[in-house]
Amino acid sequence: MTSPHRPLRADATRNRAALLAAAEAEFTERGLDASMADIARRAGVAKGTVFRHFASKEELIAAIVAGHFRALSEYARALDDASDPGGALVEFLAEAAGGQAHHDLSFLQTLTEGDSSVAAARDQLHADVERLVARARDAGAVRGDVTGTDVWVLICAPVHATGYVRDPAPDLWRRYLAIIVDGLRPAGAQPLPVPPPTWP
Amino acid sequence: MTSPHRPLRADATRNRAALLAAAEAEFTERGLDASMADIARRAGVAKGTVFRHFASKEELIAAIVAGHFRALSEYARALDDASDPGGALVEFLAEAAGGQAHHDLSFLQTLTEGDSSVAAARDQLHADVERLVARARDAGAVRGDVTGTDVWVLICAPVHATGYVRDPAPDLWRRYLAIIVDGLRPAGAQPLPVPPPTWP
DNA sequence: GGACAACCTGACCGGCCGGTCAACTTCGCT
DNA sequence: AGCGAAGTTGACCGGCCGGTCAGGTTGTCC
Repeated sequence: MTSPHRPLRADATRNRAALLAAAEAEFTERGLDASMADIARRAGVAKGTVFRHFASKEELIAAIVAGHFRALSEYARALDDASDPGGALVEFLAEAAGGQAHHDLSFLQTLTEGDSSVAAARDQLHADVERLVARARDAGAVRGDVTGTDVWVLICAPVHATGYVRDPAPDLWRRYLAIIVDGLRPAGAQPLPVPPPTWP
Repeated sequence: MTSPHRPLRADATRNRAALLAAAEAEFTERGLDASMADIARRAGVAKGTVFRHFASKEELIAAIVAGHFRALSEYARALDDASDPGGALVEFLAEAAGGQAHHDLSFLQTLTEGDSSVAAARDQLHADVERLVARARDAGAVRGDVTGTDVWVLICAPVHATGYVRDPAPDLWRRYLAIIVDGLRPAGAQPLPVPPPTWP
């Protein structure tokens, strides 16, 4: 978590939040090449302030990614006591995709493999997904040969698919989520040709 | 096509081919940030030569992308007289994914939307996919509510999915292709919640 | 209200990258 | 063989980007 080594000053907390929001917006608009200077400008602070809060661009990205992982993790856990495990899994996937449809930051994920706080948040989220999938599988809503990691790697697929059409409808990702979910169901499933990947 | 305005000199043809190969390799390894200087070095030529053959980095990328589109297009057309339309579609998707698994250049695609020769090759390939899907649908191998464009946008999904696991088996994409293909089949299909996108 | 630490600022730096160009080399043709 | 055109070279340029830091500012606590 964010180590409360010393409580931040009031303006520092404000600036940090503004920076994270600005960075998120800038990264979604300009991609990985969004510059620290632009992020600072958008947050209404000087360039130096960015580097006071985040020692490097990588660290800023890591903070964003870890934040998203943690938020999704919380959402997943809230679904733990759902009465319909199959529906819960789909609802989780929809939440994940819905967030990406608004701010697709999946391309930042690979850049932060080294960061330990990201790794922790990621592993936690993966465990949450694994649990959702296990319940859905036990309930017969998901085919038996599909693992949590399989679902994990497919999370971004619906939104990425929409990236290949011009001016996609804002909820087009639901169409591809539906297709993939149908592929995860037991009905009409053909045997899978390759063993599942191990985690990590 | 490549306009034969004047026949290229022998060394020029060699260099052009070397440059395309080097660029492809460099882009797969370093991503979009691969530098023109590195590409030149890898091809064994000077930097200026790159810009003689391709006026800008964008143009080089466009040449690569268009080349891949055309190669896939040819493959798709060779499948036109297959006796099993469902199998033909899957075979095409496997060829596309197999190529990407070796050299994933899908991230270059969005950068070349403006280029007219890329647009032509892309539209041609899309038409080919549409035809493969139509036949598979008529044969009952693909659900009725799925369009060619749906399949088009899902082409990259199997390979992209493998990008989220460490050291994926080289043919892991086959697993996710199988899942998606199962989602495209009529068996157990649930109605899709959103209308398909129009092309383009 | 004063004093100190935390924080912010913005000019500055080195490095890299896409792109240019005048001088030189090589191909291809007769 | 020799000549002109096509091709190649590599030093060079302007611009941008991540990152630094000395000095000014502001929150906070007594």
